[in-house]
Amino acid sequence: MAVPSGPVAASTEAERAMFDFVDAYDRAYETAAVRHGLTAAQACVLGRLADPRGMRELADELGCDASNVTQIIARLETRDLVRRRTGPHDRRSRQIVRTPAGSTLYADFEESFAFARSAISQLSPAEQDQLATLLRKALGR
Amino acid sequence: MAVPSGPVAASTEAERAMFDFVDAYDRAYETAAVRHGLTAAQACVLGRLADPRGMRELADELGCDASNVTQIIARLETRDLVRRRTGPHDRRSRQIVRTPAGSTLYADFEESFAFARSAISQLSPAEQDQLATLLRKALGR
DNA sequence: GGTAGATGCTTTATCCACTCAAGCATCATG
DNA sequence: CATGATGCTTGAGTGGATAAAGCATCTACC
Repeated sequence: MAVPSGPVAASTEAERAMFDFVDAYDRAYETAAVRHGLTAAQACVLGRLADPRGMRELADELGCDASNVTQIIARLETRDLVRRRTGPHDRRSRQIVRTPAGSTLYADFEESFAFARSAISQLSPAEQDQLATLLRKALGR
Repeated sequence: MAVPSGPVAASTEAERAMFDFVDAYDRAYETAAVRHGLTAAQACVLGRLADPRGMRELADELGCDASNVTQIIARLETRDLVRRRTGPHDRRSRQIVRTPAGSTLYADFEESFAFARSAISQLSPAEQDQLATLLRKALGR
């Protein structure tokens, strides 16, 4: 199952709409990743490597165990999408760097992940602002 | 990693807001599931069993292989959250039924999945309508 | 300066989700 | 009744995720 969300008995129309939207987003993300020979997790990690990052940093951002990141990075590394280099100041630490191949692949992935773009394109500029504002407000930010 | 989504280089503020929202939703769903001793996939399946359903039906809804559903249901069954009974008209088919324990657990899960409710509660009724409308429109529906 | 504990990452074991290929039972059709 | 389609399960294999243990290095303190 690509999608963690499920049909909670959404009591209001707004809740249902939220659910459907999240569901569609997740499926589209997964699909775009698979189209490029990536898993969702791999695409997600690749996307965070616009600049070099440490393992700890990645693990914290993803909210998962460091050993999990170790494995995901290892798989990406065997495909030359990513390189591990020892940190400059602390030899325990690793700097994860996206290779050119990794950057290209990620750019392709992003290009093909049309969901967000196409969702946006359904809305007028004013509606886009409204949506962004409402989502932020709903998030309490 | 609980969250399939990643920080696509969202070009617009609306895209960023969408991403953050989906990310938060997914994390909250996963967290609520774990709190009840469920995985996200299990919670998702349990949620679809308000009424009895066949395996094929579930697999189609989830967009995954039937054998995957077989396994998820098997795990739920060993915990007595679900029961498998042979279909009335076709003895090959199975009707999956939530047990009382399953229904109770799912109700608890749903109750504790406060994300959607709390997101909604940040908005006025008019804003809720607006959001629902915008999300539907963004989905092209 | 050397030891103790903290930190950064990896390894190993284990579980679950997921897919694919086979297989079994049953149904529907000729 | 045989043939093929359908509904589900089994088995093998991959990957994501956690937990526990380990290794290397750094930091602080005596």
